[in-house]
Amino acid sequence: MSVTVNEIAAKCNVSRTTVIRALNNQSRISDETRKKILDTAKEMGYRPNLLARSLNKGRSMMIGMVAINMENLVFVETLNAINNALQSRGYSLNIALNGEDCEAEKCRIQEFADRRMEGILLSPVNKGPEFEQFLLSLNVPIVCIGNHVSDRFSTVMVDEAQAARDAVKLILSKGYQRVVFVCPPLSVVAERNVFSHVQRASGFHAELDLHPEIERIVITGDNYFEQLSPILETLEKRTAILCSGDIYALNIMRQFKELKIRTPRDVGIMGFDNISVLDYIVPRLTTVSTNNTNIASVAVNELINHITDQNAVSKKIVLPHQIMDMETL
Amino acid sequence: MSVTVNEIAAKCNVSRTTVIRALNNQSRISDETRKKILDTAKEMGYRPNLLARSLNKGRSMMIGMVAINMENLVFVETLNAINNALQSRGYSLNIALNGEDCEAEKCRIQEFADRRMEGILLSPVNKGPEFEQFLLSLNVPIVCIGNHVSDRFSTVMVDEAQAARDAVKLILSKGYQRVVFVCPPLSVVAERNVFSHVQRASGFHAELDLHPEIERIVITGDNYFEQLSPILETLEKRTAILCSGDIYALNIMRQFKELKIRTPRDVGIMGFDNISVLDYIVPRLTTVSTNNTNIASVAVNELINHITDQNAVSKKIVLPHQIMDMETL
DNA sequence: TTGTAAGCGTTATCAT
DNA sequence: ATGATAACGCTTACAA
Repeated sequence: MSVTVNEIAAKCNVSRTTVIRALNNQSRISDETRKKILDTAKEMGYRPNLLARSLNKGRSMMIGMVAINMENLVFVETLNAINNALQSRGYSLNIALNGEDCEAEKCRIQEFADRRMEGILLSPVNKGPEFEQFLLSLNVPIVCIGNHVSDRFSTVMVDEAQAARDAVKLILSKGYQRVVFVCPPLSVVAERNVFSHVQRASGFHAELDLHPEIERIVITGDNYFEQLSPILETLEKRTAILCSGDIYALNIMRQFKELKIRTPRDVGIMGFDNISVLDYIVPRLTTVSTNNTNIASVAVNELINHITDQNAVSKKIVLPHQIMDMETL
Repeated sequence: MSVTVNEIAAKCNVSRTTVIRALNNQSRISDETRKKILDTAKEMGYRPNLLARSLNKGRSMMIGMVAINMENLVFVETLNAINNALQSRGYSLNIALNGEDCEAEKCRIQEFADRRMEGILLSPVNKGPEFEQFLLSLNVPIVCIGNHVSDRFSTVMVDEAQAARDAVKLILSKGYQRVVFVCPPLSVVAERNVFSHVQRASGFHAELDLHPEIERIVITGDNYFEQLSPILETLEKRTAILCSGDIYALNIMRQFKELKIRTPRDVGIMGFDNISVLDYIVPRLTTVSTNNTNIASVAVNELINHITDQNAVSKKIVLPHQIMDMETL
C-alpha cells in the first residue's frame, strides 16, 4: 500500500539504517548516497508512518480534549483556541464529547489514554475522589478547564465567585432592588460537576449578604421561564436577572421581546460568558467575560509544561474575568 | 511506564500468545489460565496500547476532519454531528483547521495521512486538478462536504443553486421589486474554493433571468455594509437582501436596528444556512436550511463505506434543502 | 561511511 | 491448550 523505509533500502541497495540517516537529515552518510536515497524516496512517494514512529519513540504528539458538547458556544470558542495553540506547537488535537454523561466521559478519557495521547484537556462532568483516582491511574498529564477536580491536576479557571460578586455589584450600583439568579440545577452537585455554577451562586449570595435590603430570588432548572413569570407580574421593585450563562439570558430576552417587556427599562438582564454571538444581539447584553480564548491558551501551555516536565507541580491558575457593562442593565 | 502483554506473560509464567488469547477473549485456552491472566491483568492495570494495535492491524480507527475554522457556526454544527456519528461507530475524531489558508490545508491533510487516518472529511478550500492529484496520491478515502473538488471524491452537499433559486422565488412571491445578493468575494474563484457561494450566485441569477422586470444588485466583499448604504437611500422600490450566509444577514440586521430601519417593513432580509443561534434573534430570520447535521451523518456514512469497501464508487450526494419562511421577508 | 541487531507493543500463523 | 516466530514500520545503540 504505502512505501516503507525497507522498500527504499532495497531499491537503493543500502541498509534500512542508511535510509533513515538520509531521511532524517542525520550525519555519518555520504552526500552521494544521501542524494540517491532522497531522490528515490521522493520518486516513490515515501511518507513516514507516524503511528510507527509514535510507537517507537513513545511520543504520539497527540493531545485529547474531552468536552461536553459543541452546542454550548463557550466550549466551541475554547476548542477553537485550543486547536490553534496546539497546531502551532506541532501537536494534533483529538476531540471527544461526553454529552454531559459521566460514564461516557470516563470512556472517552480512557480511550484517549489507550491511544497514548500525550496529554488530556478536560472540562470535567465527573467529580469526587473516585474520579480523581481514575484520572491518576491513567498516568497521563491532565489539565482541567473551568471545573475543578482535585489539587492533583492543574486547573485553569476564572474566579467565578468573585465574578458573580462583581456582577451583583454592578447590578446594585444601578439601583436595582431585587435580583434574580438563574442557573442550571445545582441539586445534582453530589453526582455531577457543576462547579462553576455553584461558585457563581455562592458569589451571588455572598455579595447580597452585604445588602440585606435587597430581595433575592434563585431560579434553577429547565423551566426557568415559567418560574420567572410570577416574578414579572410584580414589578414594583426594580428587578434585574443575573443568568449563569448567556444562553439563559438570550432565551429570556427573546421571550421578553415577544411579551413586549422592555430591557432594561422594565427588567434588567445580565449574562455570563460573553459568547461571541452576542455581537449580533440587540440590545447588547451586559455580561461577564470569562476570557475563553485566554483560558484555552494558558491551559495548553500548562499541559505542555506537564508533558515536558514530569515533575511540574499542579496548580490552580486563576485568570482575570471582565465585567462587560453594555446595554441591558 | 505502562503495563504490557509481556509483563503479564512473565508474571503468569505463560507466553505472550496465551495472554493475548485471554485478553481478547479467544478460544484454545483453558478457563483456568484465562482467569489467572485476566485477574493479574486487571490487578496490574493493563491497558492495550492502541498505537501498537493500529500499527499491527493496519487500522487506526481514527478519522480526520479538516475544517476551515470554528468561528463559522455552520462548521461547528457539522463538526458536532460528525463527532457523534463517528463516536457511535467506534472511530475517534481528529480535527484540524486551515484558517482558509490553502497551504495550511494541504499540510493538515498530509499530516492526517501520515498519521494513518483511515479516512478524511474535508470542507476544501483548495481546488483544481493539482489539488485533486495531491489528494489522490494520499491513498486515503476522502469525502468532501459542501465544496466540490472532483468526481474522484464523493461530495455531500445541497443543491445550492436550486436553493438560491427557491430563495429568490420566495422573495418574489412576496412582491419585492429589487433583490440584493450579498456574498463573499467570488473573484478569488480561480485560486480558492468558494464553490457553494458561486453556486448560490448562479442560482440567484438564473432565477432572476426569468424576471427581467426585477432589479438585481450583487454586493461582494468585506465592506458590504458600505456598499449597501447608497442602495438603502432609494427605497422607492420594495427591496429584499439575500445573504449567502446567515452571519451577513445578522450583521446587517444589527446595523438596521441601530439605523431604525425596520425589517421587513422597510427592507426584507433573507439568510442562508439556518445556523442555530437564529433561535435567539428577533425577528426570526427567514433563511434556507442546509441541514448541516444531516449532511454530516450522510458524509460519515459515505466515508465509512469507502473505508470498508475499497471499490466503492464516488458519487455526488445531494441532500434536500429547506426554505424557512420566517419573519424577515 | 555503512550495516547489524534489538526493540516499541500488539497480533497472526503455524507448530507442538 | 500452549508456545515460538515473524510481522507492522520506524528508531537507536553498537559494530564493522
